[in-house]
Amino acid sequence: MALNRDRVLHAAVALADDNGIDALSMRNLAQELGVVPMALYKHVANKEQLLDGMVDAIVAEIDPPATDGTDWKPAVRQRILSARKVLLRHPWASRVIESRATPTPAVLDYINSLIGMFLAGGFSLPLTHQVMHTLGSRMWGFTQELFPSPPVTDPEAAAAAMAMLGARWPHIVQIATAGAHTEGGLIVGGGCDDQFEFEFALDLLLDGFDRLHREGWAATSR
Amino acid sequence: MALNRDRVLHAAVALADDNGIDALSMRNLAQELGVVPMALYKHVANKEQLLDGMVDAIVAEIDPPATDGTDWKPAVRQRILSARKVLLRHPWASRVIESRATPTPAVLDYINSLIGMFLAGGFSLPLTHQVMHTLGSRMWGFTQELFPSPPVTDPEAAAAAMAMLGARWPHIVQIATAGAHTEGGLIVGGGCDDQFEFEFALDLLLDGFDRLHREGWAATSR
DNA sequence: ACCTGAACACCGTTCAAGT
DNA sequence: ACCTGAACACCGTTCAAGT
Repeated sequence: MALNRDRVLHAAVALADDNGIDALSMRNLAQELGVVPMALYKHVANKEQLLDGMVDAIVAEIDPPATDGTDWKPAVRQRILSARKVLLRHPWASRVIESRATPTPAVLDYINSLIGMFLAGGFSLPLTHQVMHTLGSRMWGFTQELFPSPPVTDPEAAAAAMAMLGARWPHIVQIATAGAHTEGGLIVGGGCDDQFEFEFALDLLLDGFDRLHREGWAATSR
Repeated sequence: MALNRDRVLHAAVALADDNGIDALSMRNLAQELGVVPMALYKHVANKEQLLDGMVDAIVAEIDPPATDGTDWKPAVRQRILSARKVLLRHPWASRVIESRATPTPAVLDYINSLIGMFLAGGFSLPLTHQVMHTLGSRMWGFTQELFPSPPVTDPEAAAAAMAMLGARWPHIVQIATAGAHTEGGLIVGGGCDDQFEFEFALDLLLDGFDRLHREGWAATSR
C-alpha cells in the first residue's frame, strides 16, 4: 500500500497516542511506516507541517455544533465539553495546539463557529472579543495543570510526602487535600483537572459572560 | 572568574531573553560562557535542571505580597499583575513554566502565598481549591494567546489578508477588528494579549470568586 | 512520481582523562 | 575540585541518485 498524507498523519497520531509526543520523531515515524525518513518529506513539508496535520486530524473529531435553536450557553458548553472529550483521548494534543505558530484551517473553523454562537446569542462584537480571550485555552476543553500530581505510589509514602511538603508550604497541602477526590483521605489523587474542576471554571466563565451581556457591557477604558 | 551555578543560570536567562528559548542549548550556553559544554554539568545536573533554575531565577523577581491589611482582591490582583510584568520581560518564561514536570521551590512559594491570600480573605478550603484551578496559568499573569497575530507587514497587505480570511471565517475577522487597538482601523495589531484583555479576564474571575464566596459556595455534586 | 543513501549540521549526555 | 576531548546515540533536513 502506497504512502500518502493521510497514512502519515494517522500513523503520527497513533504513535503520539501510544508512546507520547516525545517519541514522535521523523525517524521513528518513518520506521513505524516501514520507510526511510526522507520518504515522509514527499507528503509533509517538514515536522511543523506534520504537527499541523495532526491537529487538524483530531480537531475533526470534535462534534459539530448543535443546529437546533438552543440557547447560546448550553450550545457553547456542549461544544467545549465535546472538545474536551477529544483531547482526553489524545493527551499530547493540548500542548501541540498551544505550540502551533499559525492556526490551521480546522482550528479556524472551530474558533469561527464558537464566535458565531455568542453572536447568535446577541453578544456585541467587543464583548465577544473579550469573551474569546477570556476563554483562552479553555475553549479546547483543557486547563493548564498547575498542581502536578505526584506519581501515585503507596498511600503511606504519599502521606509522608504530604507531611514534608506541609512543613514549608502548608497552604498548598491544605488545598490539595481539600480537593482530593478520595473519600475523606489525605492523598492527592492523580490529576486534579477532572471533570468537576473543569466544569466549575467553565460555568464560572459562562455565567460571567452572561451577566456582562445582560448588563450591556461596553469597553470603558478606551 | 570561576564558573558557578549562578553565573550559568543568569547566562542562560540572558541567552533566552536575547535569542529566544530555541537558541538555548547546552552547547550554545557553554560557548557564551567561553567553556566546553561538559563544564556546565558540574553546576547543573542536566538541561531540565537548568530550566528549573531559570524559572526560579525569574520567579524571584516577582514583588513580594503586600503585607498591610488590604483586602484579598486588590492584594491578589496586584501580585498577579506583578508576575505579569516579570513574564513580559522574559517572553520565554510562560512556556517554560508550563513545561516543568515538577514545580520548583520558588514556584511552590508563590502558589502557597497566593492561596494564603484567599484563605486570609475568609475563603473556605474547597472554594479556594476550585479558585486556584480556575485561575490556572492566569496566576502567572499570562493568557495563552489563541489568535496568533500575523506578522505586521504593510497595512495594505494586512487588509488584503483580512479580506481573504473573512471569506471563510467571517466571525473571526469581525472579532479581530472589533478588538483591534488602532484608531478605527481594520488592522489587527500585533498581539492581543495586552493589559486590557488580561485585566478584563482577571477581574471577571476575581468578581466571580467574590460572588461565590459571599454566597457561601459549597461543592454540591459530591 | 515516489523512494533511497549518504551526508551535514546540529542535539544532550557518557566516560576516561587531564590539571 | 573543576574542566577537557573524544565519543555515542540521537535529531531534522539537504542533495543527488536511483526506479
